[in-house]
Amino acid sequence: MTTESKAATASAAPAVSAPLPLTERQEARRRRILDATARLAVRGGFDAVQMREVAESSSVALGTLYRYFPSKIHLLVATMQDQLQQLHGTLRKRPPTEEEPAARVAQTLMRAFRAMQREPHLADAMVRALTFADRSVSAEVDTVSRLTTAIILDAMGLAGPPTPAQLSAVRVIEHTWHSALITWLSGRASIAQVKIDIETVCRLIDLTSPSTGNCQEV
Amino acid sequence: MTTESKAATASAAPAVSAPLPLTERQEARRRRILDATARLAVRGGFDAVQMREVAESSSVALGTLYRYFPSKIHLLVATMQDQLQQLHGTLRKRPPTEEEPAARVAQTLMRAFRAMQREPHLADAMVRALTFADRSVSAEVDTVSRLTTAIILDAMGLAGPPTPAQLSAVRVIEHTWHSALITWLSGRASIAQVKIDIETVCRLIDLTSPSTGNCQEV
DNA sequence: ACCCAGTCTGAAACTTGTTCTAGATTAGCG
DNA sequence: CGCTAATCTAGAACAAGTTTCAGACTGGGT
Repeated sequence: MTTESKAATASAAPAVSAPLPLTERQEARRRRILDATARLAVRGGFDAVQMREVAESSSVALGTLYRYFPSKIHLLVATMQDQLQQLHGTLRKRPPTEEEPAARVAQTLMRAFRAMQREPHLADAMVRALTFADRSVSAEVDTVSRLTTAIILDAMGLAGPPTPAQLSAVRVIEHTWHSALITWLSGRASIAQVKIDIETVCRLIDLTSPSTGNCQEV
Repeated sequence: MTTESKAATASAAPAVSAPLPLTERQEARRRRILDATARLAVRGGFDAVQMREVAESSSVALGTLYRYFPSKIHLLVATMQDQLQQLHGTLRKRPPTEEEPAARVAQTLMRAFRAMQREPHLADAMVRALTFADRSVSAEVDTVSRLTTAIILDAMGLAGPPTPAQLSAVRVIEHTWHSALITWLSGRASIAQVKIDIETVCRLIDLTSPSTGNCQEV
């Protein structure tokens, strides 16, 4: 039908930053792969996503799967990107209702958390991949990180651009978010505990708000 | 020479909480294994710690290695426990010099961070194992977590027992510590950035100090 | 219509974590 | 000392991620 050209040679992944011209069939393959991955992950988490199964399940040869995603970690991080994008869309449509930035961020993260609770195995696969990723995946992980940052900044509902202090706070919130998820996924923290941790770290935002009580004495 | 008894059947690991009566030779084997693991990790990080190599390098059969540590993750988490214990000892001898609790904690974590910078590969192996660990390792990971908490509380130099708010802050600090380490290890954050993140999150401690400026308005 | 470069497929091979087995050792005990 | 259960060893076997390769397929350029 269409053009099956030379694209997608080095890294077929980025899709956002540099959507190398993929033909329709290639785009379709990529999507089949990501969908199959999510499907398998929903069933049994990280371990259930087996490269041979993903390949078979998306009607693609194993070698092709590896051409699109150079490792299982790459594949799962790309899946996370995919899911985050959907989440970001959803959140844009229904922004947080709270007034204060800190509360808005906490509310948003709790929504995201609830989404993960709905598919804990999928969350497991994605989060484990994200934190296990080594340097060879840093570009992709960075994309995910930027997406997360964007979601949090969105939630804050700032008027102007964020201050450096605010960006620092957001970084720490992200750290806490990832790590808290991990403790929950590995059964070492309850849902309630994660909620508390999120609310605790969100107080950092208050410290950076120029209008409200910024009373550090450093 | 000594007694090689039936101990160490189920989990030969705990060593702290329930040091199942190991014979001297068993204790020696365990130590050889942990030392060999650290040696290999120092050279090449997570990937360089290969179970066959660890076994050979510590003069133990592969099956025996697996009897002592049921998986590579268990082994590396135990190694982390081991290293943390040493660190805790060192820190007790030279407590932080700062006055304010927040600064003391930041100083202590930066010391720990400097220790990791000295052996980044070892840090990589341990931290990756820690965050990749699944439920089957939660007991051991929990031990590590409690050790970390103890180190931070020590650093705060509190008079009485910590308040719930302080414990929450410590949890978030731990989250940030782990996650920041990961971003550094995977080359996505500079040393300076990690320092900033640590200092940022340590401000949470100020929020919990009953004497100093606790001015949240929530 | 033909050719070339780049893709995709199917299958085998290789690596490393993990499990299993049979036999040698060791240790607690009468 | 000799018995028995637990432990240790050596090595094969298995599982899943990753690599490799020969051959079929695709599509644009001539």
